[in-house]
Amino acid sequence: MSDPASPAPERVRVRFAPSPTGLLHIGGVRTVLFNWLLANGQAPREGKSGAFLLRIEDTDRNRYVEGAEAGILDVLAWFGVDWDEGPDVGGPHAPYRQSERTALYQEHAQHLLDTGNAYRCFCTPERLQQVREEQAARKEPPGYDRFCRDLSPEQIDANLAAGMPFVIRFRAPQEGETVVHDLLRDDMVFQNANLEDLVLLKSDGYPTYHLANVVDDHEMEITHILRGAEWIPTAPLHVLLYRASGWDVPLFAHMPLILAPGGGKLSKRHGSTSMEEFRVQGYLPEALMNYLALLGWSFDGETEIFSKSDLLEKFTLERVSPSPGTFDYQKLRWFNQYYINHILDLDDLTLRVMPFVAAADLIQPGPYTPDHGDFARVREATALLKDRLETLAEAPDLMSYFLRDELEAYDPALLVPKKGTPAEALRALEAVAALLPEINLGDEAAAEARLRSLADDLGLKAGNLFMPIRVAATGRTQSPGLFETLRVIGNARVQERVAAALAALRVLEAAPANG
RNA sequence: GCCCCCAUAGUCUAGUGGCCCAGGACGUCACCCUUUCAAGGUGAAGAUCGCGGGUUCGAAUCCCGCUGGGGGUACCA
Repeated sequence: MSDPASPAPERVRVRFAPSPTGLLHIGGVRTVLFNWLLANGQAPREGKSGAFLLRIEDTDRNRYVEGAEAGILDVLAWFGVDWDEGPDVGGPHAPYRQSERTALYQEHAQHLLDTGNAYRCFCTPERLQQVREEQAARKEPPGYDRFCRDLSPEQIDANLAAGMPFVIRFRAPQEGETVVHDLLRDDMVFQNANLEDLVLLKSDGYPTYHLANVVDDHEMEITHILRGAEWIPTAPLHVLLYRASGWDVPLFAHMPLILAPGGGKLSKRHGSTSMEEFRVQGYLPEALMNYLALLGWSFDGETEIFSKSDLLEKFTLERVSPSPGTFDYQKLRWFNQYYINHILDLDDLTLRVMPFVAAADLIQPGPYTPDHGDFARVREATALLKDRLETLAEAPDLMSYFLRDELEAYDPALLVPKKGTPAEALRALEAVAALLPEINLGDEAAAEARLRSLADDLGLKAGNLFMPIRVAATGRTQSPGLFETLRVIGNARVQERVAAALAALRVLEAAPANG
């Protein structure tokens, strides 16, 4: 008895329902994205009204983490999605925090009790544990043995009178089958004999996910449930709960799981797993959104770059794949690099780089606007370095020789080109030092002409003159083009740095060569 | 163990019976550009479409079995 393909609803109401137990997992963010795109992109395109709401599922007081909710909302806003209803903005179905809705769940649990769809279970956690152990010893599948399913009214009254704590369990059918229609997978058939009598209301009066979720999705008029595939096994119970309550069953679409590179769950061991971590590591929300959209969804198999508005224009739930995907950190880095180098304009990129270089004390702290005193300097450095920035967090290291007056200590041996000698490098840099006061580094072409002819005069290959200069000016063997680099560092600092390099080189040359 | 989901190159994917001895992207390799490193350009390698049976004139595409991977099996979500 599959649900007759319900007529396409005129409105699409979807939700993301995180529990405030810590940081927001990257997989959750992908679910948010697809929900948001369905409500704000596909639905309007199909002439339906769309709404995306946020609901906080804080029914587990043991795992509740102070501040987690605020963190989740904050990082979602940073990511670039918004919500029409939620704990912070309110809405017609407030409150949007389950801990503030417990009366509603208790009421409904009572209703299920009254209609015979649920029963009180007085089993202690200890007994439950013991049952599981015995089942394991007998190699039987674990599960509640339904000990309290058919207690007599007298027994129940006696237990109640004795003040025994209890939970309320769902009375799941034990025969027949339940079909869950999934928008990505079609019908999934479950034998009711395998179903469990789930706990609906805990002994502390709080609901479990199963109850709260079904009650709220109904109350909040949710039309499409987009959630992680880890919920597939309990989906038939949810369907049964809707039916037992006499409610319409929403449409389900279980998003494919995101796996770790080696297989299994994505965990710290493989790298970052939370949105907050990617944020501090300097990933752009645009790149994250683009990468995440393509993990499980595709447009034509060819197009790779999608802006937020492209996604709004092109996303369709039907093109989400049901098969799990592996999270590829390398490809995320590529997207990030691509957005930094080719998509963001320079002013925008500069503004995003600033907090990172400020955190490394390379510039004054914010606010970060084009009026910030260091904006122009950072902008110049960014212009030269953007093609090698994979994440914003790399900026402080890459830019330090532009933004700081003093060079960090470096090995003077680097001043000597690979096939050259210290004496040669010394001679070259001495000539450079002598020439520098006459060169206007602001004119790259002229500076290049002067230094190239100097190389000729010295009988050196250009590279063997340029490398010592590069190292003297930056302390590194790798930098952007030499002449643009010198231009941005400026004549005065270049001269100081060359003088310092000369001194170091003299010490090096005087020292006994030992390989 | 039991239940369920999934299955195209190392990874993300296109492909819905013939246009596919399989297309795009990341990664890898080579070359070009070049003052270094990147970026960029060009090109290459890499998939018996997990395996075995069917159905069909014809299958990556449909069906069955197997195998593999993953998820669930809490008074957590």
